[in-house]
Amino acid sequence: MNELDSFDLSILKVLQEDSSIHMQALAERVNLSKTPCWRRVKKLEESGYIRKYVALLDHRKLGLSVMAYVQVSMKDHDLNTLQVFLDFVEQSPYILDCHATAGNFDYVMKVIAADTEELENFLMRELLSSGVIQSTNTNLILRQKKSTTELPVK
Amino acid sequence: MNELDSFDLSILKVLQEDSSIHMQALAERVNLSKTPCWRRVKKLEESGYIRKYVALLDHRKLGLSVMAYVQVSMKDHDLNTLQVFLDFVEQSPYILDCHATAGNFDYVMKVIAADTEELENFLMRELLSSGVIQSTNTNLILRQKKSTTELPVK
DNA sequence: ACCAATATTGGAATATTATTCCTTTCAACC
DNA sequence: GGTTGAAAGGAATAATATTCCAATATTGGT
Repeated sequence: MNELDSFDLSILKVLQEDSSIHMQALAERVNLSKTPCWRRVKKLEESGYIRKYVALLDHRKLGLSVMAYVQVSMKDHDLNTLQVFLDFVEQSPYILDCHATAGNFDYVMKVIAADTEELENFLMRELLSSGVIQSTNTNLILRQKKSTTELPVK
Repeated sequence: MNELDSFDLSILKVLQEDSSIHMQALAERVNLSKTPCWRRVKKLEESGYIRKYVALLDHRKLGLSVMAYVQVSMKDHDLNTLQVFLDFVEQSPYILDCHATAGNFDYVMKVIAADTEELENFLMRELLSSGVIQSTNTNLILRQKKSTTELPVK
C-alpha cells in the first residue's frame, strides 16, 4: 500500500476512537458508501496500518489502582543480561510499557498493580530477583490526566 | 455488576488481546455457548469494565518515528494555571499520556512526533508558549521494547 | 482535448454474524 | 427431595458484513 488519501486518514481517525462502529455508519462519517469504505478498511488491515483491534478495560474497576514509572539500570550491558531482562519484561503482565531512553537510566517502565504492596512485591521478588538489575528508581503516578491510544493522524 | 467470575475474566482477557473475534469463537475459547457469552459481554460493556473498542495503529507506518518522555514543572500551582495546562494537554494530539508523579517534576508526558524537528517545534512553539511552564526535561525514547494496552487480569 | 485503459465507486444480492425468544438445565435454599 | 430463581443453550430472526457486477471517475498517451 503506497499512500493514504484523505478517506483513509478519516477512516483511521474514526477507528482509533471507536472500532465498534458499523460499516454503514463509518461510511457515512467519511462520505463513502459502504462497499468502498469496507475495501479501504480491509486494505488498511492487510497493509498493517491497523495493527489490531482491542477492548480497553477500566483498570480501577479491575482493582488496579496503582501505577508507577520505574527507571532501571542494568548491572552490565552483555547481550545475555539484556536478553534475560527483555524476556522478563515481555512475560510480566504488570509491565505495560518499557522503553530504552536517553538519560541516566537504561530503561523506563510503566507498571500497574492492585496496590503499593503488590507493586513492592513485584519490584522486589520479581524484578530485582531476576539478577540483572543494578538499581531502580520508582515514581508513583499520583493522578492520571490523559492516557490515549490515539495517534495524531492529519 | 457485582463481581466477575472466571468466565468474565476469560472474556476480558481475550477481548483485550483481540476484539475482532466473533461471538462464536469467543464463546468456544471461554467454554460457553454463544448466547450466554454474548450476554456477559454486553454486561461487561454496560457496567464499564470494557471502556471502549479501538483500532491500534502502526505509528511507524504513519511516519511517527520519534517518541519522548517530557517532564514538566509548572510556573506555579494556582488553579487557573493548572487548568490552562490540562486544557492544553487534552487538546494536543502529540501528547499520548500525561501523569502527575511523585518526584522532582510536576508531570510526566509521553509525546510522539514525526521527527525531532517536529518534536522540538511542539515543545517550543506549543508547550512552552502556553505560558504556564517553568521548565522541562526531555528524554528521547531510543528503543520501544514493550507497549501494551493489556491489563493484568487474573 | 479526446480516447482508451485502469482503478474506484455504489447498489443489489448473498453470506455471515449478532440478537432475541423460548425451553432446558443447574444451583441454592427451605 | 421439591421449589424457586438464575444462568445456559438451541433455534428463529434481525442486523451487518461481504461479494458481485454495472456504472462512474481518473489516469496516461497521442
